[in-house]
Amino acid sequence: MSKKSKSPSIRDIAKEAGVAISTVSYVVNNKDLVADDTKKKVLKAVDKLGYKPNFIARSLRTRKTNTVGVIVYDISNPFVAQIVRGMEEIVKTRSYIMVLGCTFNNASEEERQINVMVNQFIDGLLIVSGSDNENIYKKILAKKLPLVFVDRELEKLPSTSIIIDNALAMEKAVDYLFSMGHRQIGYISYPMGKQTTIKQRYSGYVRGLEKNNLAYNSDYVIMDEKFTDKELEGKDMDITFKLMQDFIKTRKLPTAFITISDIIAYGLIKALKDNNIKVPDDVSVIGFDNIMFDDYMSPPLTTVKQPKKMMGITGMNLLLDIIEGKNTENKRIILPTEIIKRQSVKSIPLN
Amino acid sequence: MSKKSKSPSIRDIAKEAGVAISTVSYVVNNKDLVADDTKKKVLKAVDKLGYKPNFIARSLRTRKTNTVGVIVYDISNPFVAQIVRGMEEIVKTRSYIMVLGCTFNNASEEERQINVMVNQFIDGLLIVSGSDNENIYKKILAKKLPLVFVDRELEKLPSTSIIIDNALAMEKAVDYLFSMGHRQIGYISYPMGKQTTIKQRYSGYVRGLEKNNLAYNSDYVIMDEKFTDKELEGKDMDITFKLMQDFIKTRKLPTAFITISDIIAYGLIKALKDNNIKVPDDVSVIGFDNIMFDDYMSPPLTTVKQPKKMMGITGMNLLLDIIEGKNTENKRIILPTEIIKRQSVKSIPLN
DNA sequence: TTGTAGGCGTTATCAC
DNA sequence: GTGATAACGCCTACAA
Repeated sequence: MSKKSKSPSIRDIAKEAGVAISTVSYVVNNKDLVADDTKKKVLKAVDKLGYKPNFIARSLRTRKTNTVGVIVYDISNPFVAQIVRGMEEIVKTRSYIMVLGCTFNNASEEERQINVMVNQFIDGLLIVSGSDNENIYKKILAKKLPLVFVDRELEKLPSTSIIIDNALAMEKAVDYLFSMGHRQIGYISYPMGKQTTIKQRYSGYVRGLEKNNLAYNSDYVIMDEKFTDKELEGKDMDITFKLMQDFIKTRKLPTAFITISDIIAYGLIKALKDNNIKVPDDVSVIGFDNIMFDDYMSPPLTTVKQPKKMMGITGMNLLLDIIEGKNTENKRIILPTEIIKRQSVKSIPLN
Repeated sequence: MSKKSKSPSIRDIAKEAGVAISTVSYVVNNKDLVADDTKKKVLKAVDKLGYKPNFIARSLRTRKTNTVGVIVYDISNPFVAQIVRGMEEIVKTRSYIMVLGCTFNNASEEERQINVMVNQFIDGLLIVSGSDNENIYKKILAKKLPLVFVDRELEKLPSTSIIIDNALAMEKAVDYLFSMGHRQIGYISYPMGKQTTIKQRYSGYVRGLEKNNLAYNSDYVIMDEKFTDKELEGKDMDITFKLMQDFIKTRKLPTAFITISDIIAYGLIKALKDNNIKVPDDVSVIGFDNIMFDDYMSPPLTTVKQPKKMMGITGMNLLLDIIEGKNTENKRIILPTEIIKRQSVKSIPLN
């Protein structure tokens, strides 16, 4: 097998055009220092030999790779995929390159990936994941590497984040259910590790209850460790389904459930249906995220919409701004949420 | 704001340990040429200064980046996301880095991305997309850059591909429907551009019809240009839904539909339901891909399973093998499919 | 406006 | 076993 054919270097162009190396560099980098006809000669040579500046060499010299790292917990999760899609859009238009890694919320895997990327390689890092270990991020911060979190934020360290007001979103969900006549409102969530979003949502749920003078009933609240079992990557739907199968048989049901993700809501609804409990006639369900399948479920899922793509877009733009020195503060950008009313919530006549 | 703190270079380590640069290099790269106590000294210095070899410099020198490019048409498509997830798994275990780009089946965007990546930057390329323009790939092939297609293959050029037998899969779908008593079998697909998968599936559909002595009825076949409208990125479900709304009102329906993706099946089913046509009682539907939501639809979707994650795993392993020189032939790996029987297909009693 | 030369951090090829 | 040194391809003072 023949070798990869070697591409022409800046030297070859200089020789071909009969000019100095630096002249070629100026032309290639659009520095307006070169006489027009010299420029033409150079461009002709570039074209003839098909010269492309060597990305690696340039990076070594400039200490800039035009590459950003994106670390997510699971790219096959529709919520995440949508965020990444937004990021990709920006990366593309601003001519950066995006490196992707999945961690499945495994802290050591996250650390490994961050180390690989950070190691004099990426210009900035975007994290849509959340290990329980803030020490990992401390190192990045210490290196002054641009770092932006999406759908996460740090508790103790100052951080740049694109988030929604998770507590408020949940509070509004409770309000909505309350306004529809529900007085027994259940809650299904991952257990509370150090993920701020999960904690905030829970506090929003509790706050919503209090605000509407509803008693907190632990029978109605499920926050099971199984959700975060490392062996069960990306199987949230199936886990919820199984979990709820048990739950339904052993406990009293509320008239409505709030879930922290549409995926969990899907699992819940299936379990409910399988036990001949009608949604929304017997039990109402409200999801979170507004992923693209909600409209196609039976019943179509009422949910709290997160501006997923916009979160990706905003996060990536902010990161690139920071990289380019346009923006250096520890911003905390809060994007709006909205309850999308479909058919999985039914109003209960008051009596 | 202070500058990014500069990391120590191999030179710093050499100085600290009182040895030559090359010695440090040997130690760092595990070349067994160094005396044990010299090694210890070096390692100590490495540890003390927190030295990490500079990835970029190394790449410049070795002409290897340990980076592979992955080009997909849409990361937010669950089928694609699952493939990418498989790839990510392998990338991780074989210590490569993965760069991702989405093209939305836009040929010029695909070309742009390929150019960016190929430009002396990636060690190999994995494509899960398919422009109509084989010229783009010719260039890559000419450069001898390792290139693997997943769920695609080239028509005129020899290529390395991980695919399923699309024609056979569709033929089996027809067989299955026939065995369930269906004699009017419709087909919903993207229009046939140059994508081999789409063509092959269609030919499988036709073959299945012939094999079972069923007449081809163009009234039952929908292959609309709207599916590939560039403006409608990733909206297959909604497009199908609208398309079928019209279709249902104007044409006679078959007793069963085969679709080329689960996503399209979802759109179809919703349109059917909205028009009070029951699935599967009035019309059966069979999807393609077996994405993770199938089980949660009403009715759960019968579908042709593609081994998505395995396609990603196999493709990435093959690509890395080629990069590492373990494997250089133009392989064409065909992975098996399987009909997953759920509840969207009903048997029709023969009369 | 153009040319020269030094250096980015490695690895690889030689000597010693 | 170890050390010096020349690339890799580019950018950028600085000199001319």
